[in-house]
Amino acid sequence: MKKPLLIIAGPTAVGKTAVSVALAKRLGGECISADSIQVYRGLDIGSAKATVDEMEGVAHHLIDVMEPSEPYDVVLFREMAERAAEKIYQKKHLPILTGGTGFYIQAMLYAIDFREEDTEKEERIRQSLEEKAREPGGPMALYEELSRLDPDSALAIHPHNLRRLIRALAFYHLHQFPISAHNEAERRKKPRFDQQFFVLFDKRELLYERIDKRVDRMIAEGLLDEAEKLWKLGLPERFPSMQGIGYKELMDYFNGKKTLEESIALIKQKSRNYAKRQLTWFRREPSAIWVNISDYQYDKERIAEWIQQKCMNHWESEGMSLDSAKQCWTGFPDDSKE
RNA sequence: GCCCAGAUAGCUCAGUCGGUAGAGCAGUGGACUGAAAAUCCACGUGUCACUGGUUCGAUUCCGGUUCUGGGCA
Repeated sequence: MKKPLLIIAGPTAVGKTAVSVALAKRLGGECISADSIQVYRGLDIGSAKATVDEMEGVAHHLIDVMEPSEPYDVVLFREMAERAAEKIYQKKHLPILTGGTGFYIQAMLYAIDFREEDTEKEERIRQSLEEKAREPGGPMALYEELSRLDPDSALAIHPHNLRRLIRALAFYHLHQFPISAHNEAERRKKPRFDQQFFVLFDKRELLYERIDKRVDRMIAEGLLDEAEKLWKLGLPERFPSMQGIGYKELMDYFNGKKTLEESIALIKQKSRNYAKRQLTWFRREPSAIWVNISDYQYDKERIAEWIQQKCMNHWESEGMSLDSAKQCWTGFPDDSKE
């Protein structure tokens, strides 16, 4: 029997955090953050990380568990998120996966296997491929190599998409096996949770307005100081912690390459672009239930109430119910039975 | 008031040695299986400011008008 999982997704600035906290309190839940930037300590304002006040006593996992100098990726996310979920189940609580990183949510929901890899060897292969890519005509040569070794991947990957091109080649050299075949098998997997997957959204125009205002608020709340601290660490650009919108744009300002006004305008721009990409991602998820937040007057409690109702109806029909007095679930699939 | 420069896609601008026009950005849609807040792809008809003239034909050349910069008074 699958275990219940509540997922609250949506584009940036739509209000996922507030709704998740409200739901955690109603359903006896704990939040797991599906976010590639909020894991980092010190990246608080720019990542719109929930403050202690905003958490309202609800437990949050996978926030502040990495240093900016440490790498973080889907595989790490999946390991940590699953461990967190196990702990939550043991307490008979409901895990609430909250975040905007669709790839992470998908990896956990479908238990995508990325294959055990010798990271050192992978790194070596990757570096030599990157070197090759830098030579004149290099990307073309890599693409031809991929066409030879893994024609299906070559068909699926655009020659300009160096990132994925290199990954596909590295995978082949590492496993002597085409990544396309591996992915094909992974793609057939069914969700391993009894999930209730909600995507919060709003009219595009209004969402963009909210994003712009939130960036101004971040600046007012001290994003500059925060970004300057990160800048002083002098980490390479390719580090995941250096790719957060709101931080990377300010690096150019600290390096004297852009004015503050230009950087702030760019942060707004990139945030809007990102929100659009997030929505594209979520549209692919067949089980997603889309929630137009304007239908509930943007009131987190009203949104939470509707989602709660939907969840209770569903899980009660599966034989689970919430002991409201103890805020614990009964009828949960037990760990020992697995 | 005079002189100079400009007026072309939502924005910044290119261009047409006269045959009604194109980039970047924005926007929209899409892809994504170990960097994902990453990476990549597709989509461009707009009174070429207005108005006369020359011309088979003007956004392009010439005149005038309006507006916007800058300079001189």
